[in-house]
Amino acid sequence: MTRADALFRSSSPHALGRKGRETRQRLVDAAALLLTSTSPIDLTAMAIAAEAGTASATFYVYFRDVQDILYALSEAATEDMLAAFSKLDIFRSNARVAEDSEAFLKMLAEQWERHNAVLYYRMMEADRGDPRFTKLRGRWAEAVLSRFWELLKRAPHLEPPLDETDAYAESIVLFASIERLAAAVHREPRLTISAQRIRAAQARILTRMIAPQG
DNA sequence: ACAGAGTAGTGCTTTCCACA
DNA sequence: TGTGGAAAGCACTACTCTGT
Repeated sequence: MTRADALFRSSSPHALGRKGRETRQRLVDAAALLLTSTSPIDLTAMAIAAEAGTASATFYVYFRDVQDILYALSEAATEDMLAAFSKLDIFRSNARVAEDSEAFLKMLAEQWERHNAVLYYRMMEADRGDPRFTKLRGRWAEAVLSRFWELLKRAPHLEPPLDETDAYAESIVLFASIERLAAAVHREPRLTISAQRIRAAQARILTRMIAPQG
């Protein structure tokens, strides 16, 4: 198995046979399990392979390196988030922003609970400028930003309305603060306010910014 | 006492290749 | 086609030595 083959396989699991798909999935599951107790930075191919009950050589048949398997996990987490967001079908109307914000922030908290280490790693690698992780984060951001943007362009309390660019800029500000806080709430043990109270505050601020009631 | 260079040991990554 | 043993290569760490 050449390095090029491994590269192809890591990004195209469907090209594998049944046994290969099973082994690849075992490695992904093993990595996900190890991430519940190990930092992504300390994760090793040897540990993943051992947890999956296979040799480290086999690991490199399916993944280029540890970052590659972390990317696969990040990709799956992003798909999960996009599906959850799409299922909610929120931020379509300025009249429902308060309810939608609560639903959105609850969903976001659940996603961070489920994919904590992977999402944090995705954020870190995207911040570092890795194009694959940047693109992944961008897909998620774009899905949410586009909804905020549409609502801000026709925010009922803004007269004159924001132009397209300013509406998009404000969408970015809102999204970035929500995303960063979602990460921080899960990793900052010194916070004296409960995650629920912070979420409620975020929902109020979103509502105030996009479509204040009354 | 301290800083920097050199070295050995250790663990991990990566590849090759034989085998099922 | 898929797996894993073996080994080379690499990176990191701890330790020792040397000069200031």
